[in-house]
Amino acid sequence: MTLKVYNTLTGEKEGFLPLRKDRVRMYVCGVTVYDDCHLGHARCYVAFDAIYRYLKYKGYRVKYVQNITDVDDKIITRAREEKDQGSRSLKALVREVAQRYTKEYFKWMDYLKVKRAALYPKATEHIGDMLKLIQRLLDEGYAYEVDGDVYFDISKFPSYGKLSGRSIDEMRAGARVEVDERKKNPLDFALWKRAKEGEPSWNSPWGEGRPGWHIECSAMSMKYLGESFDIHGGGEDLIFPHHENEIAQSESYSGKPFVKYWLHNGFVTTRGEKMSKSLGNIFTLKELFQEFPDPEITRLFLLSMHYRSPIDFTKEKLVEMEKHLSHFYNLLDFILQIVKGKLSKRRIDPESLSKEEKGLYQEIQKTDKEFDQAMDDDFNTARALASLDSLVKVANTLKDNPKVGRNKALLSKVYRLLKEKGEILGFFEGHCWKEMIRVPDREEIESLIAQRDRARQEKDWGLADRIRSDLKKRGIILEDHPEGTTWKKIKKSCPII
RNA sequence: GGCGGCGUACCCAAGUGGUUAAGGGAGCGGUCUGCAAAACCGUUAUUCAUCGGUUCGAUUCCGAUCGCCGCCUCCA
Repeated sequence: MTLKVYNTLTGEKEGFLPLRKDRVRMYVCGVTVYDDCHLGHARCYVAFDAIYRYLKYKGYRVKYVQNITDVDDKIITRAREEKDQGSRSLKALVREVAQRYTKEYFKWMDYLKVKRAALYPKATEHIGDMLKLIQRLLDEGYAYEVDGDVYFDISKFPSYGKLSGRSIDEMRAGARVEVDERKKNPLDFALWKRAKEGEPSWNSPWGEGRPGWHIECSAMSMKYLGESFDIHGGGEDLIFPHHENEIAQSESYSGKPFVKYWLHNGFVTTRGEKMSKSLGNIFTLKELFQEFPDPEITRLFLLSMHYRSPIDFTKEKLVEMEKHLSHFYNLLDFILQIVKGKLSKRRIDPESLSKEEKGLYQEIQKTDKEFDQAMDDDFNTARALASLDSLVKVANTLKDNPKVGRNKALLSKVYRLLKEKGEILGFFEGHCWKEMIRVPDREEIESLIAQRDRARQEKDWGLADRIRSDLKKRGIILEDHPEGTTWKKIKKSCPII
């Protein structure tokens, strides 16, 4: 089966063929560390996390790099706002703000089970690489200097606009930018900005200053992944101008195609409008986890839709996701308790199965195939998830049927498949029997359940119901089955808030 | 103004040029159960914004119209 990806550059789904066999080099634009993480960030990094995981699952060796923008206007603005309390310099505060929000970023992404990239290069640690790049662009006439600012001259890059599908003329006509008279073309963008009083700055051949935003991604991606690499991703708002500019700089610099596949994720909206600071409709991850502490609920919400579609956020949807997620867990819990925590390793001979068992066996094969087919189709996580639903359905239909319910080998196979596919999307990680066994009050819970069972046998419903409701208050939900009572624990709060 | 995307049941959301238009949530009816929980069964789009065109055949391709959204300014 071959993987197909939608490439913003060509506007088409293309067969995925990395530049080097079996190896994938992937860069995703990271965060500017100046404020709390919100759902929009989660959407982007969860989407690319699923992509990253799937590529590895397909057998590629993936080198994943994500930058951290730790110097820029917004960080400086933020530092200025915090300035009055202390006597520390603006420079020190900029550093502190950047460090604080970098830490926050990792905290939330880790909690969301986003796998770490191989490298997180920081802009401030790569100024030298950027200077080298800018110098060459100047030397070769792709850039020009005005009063300590350096601009890229887009007229020197004929294919400018190829990513966003616009022509320079169109853009000039519709430009809403204030025209800077010093620029040759209104669309020329800064490679280097002359320092302003008190702001962080570095020495350069054009005087004290700091890098423009776009140059850091060119410098760092090429440094760690080479002048041509496979995947470059980010939010769709970055298509223009950020990624367009990266292409112009990088290709002018190297003379080679910069990136083979450009991937962009759609936005999170609330009530149909883009989540943004100016509209004040942002949900931070902290707010979200306070109410919905299980990170998999948020992941399910984000991955229930295709990564390129816009996704509208409401709390009601998270409630739905919570229920949907519990369907998986109910089955996983059930299987685990039926096999008493020990999955069967016995090989299954399809010929020896009963008709019912065979039905489930075939469903397992089908799900295995369909999940991968969905993911191969431009990482269609929505469809992939739906394939798991149908396995759960068939397994549930048969689980109370003694002919199937007792087949531990078969149920173990269902469990393993769900875990294997779930892992690609970052699900069911909080659920392996070792972890369940480790619930600190497990023995006490199980002895209470045994006590309740005796009460039920004696038809002492009052006592039985009291035990059940006491446990419920502790977040333990009981389920009675013909084989006995199973239980599960509900996550009640987010441990890192 | 330019460029791009979207419009599928009560809600969310996949999808395909042609036998029954996935899946999830919700509702209703039922099964199971001491009760619950979980789960299962049945049911809720003769139809895919509207109008035309191409075609033997379109929800899927093309065009127009209406509505919504994004980018063109920092933004995941």
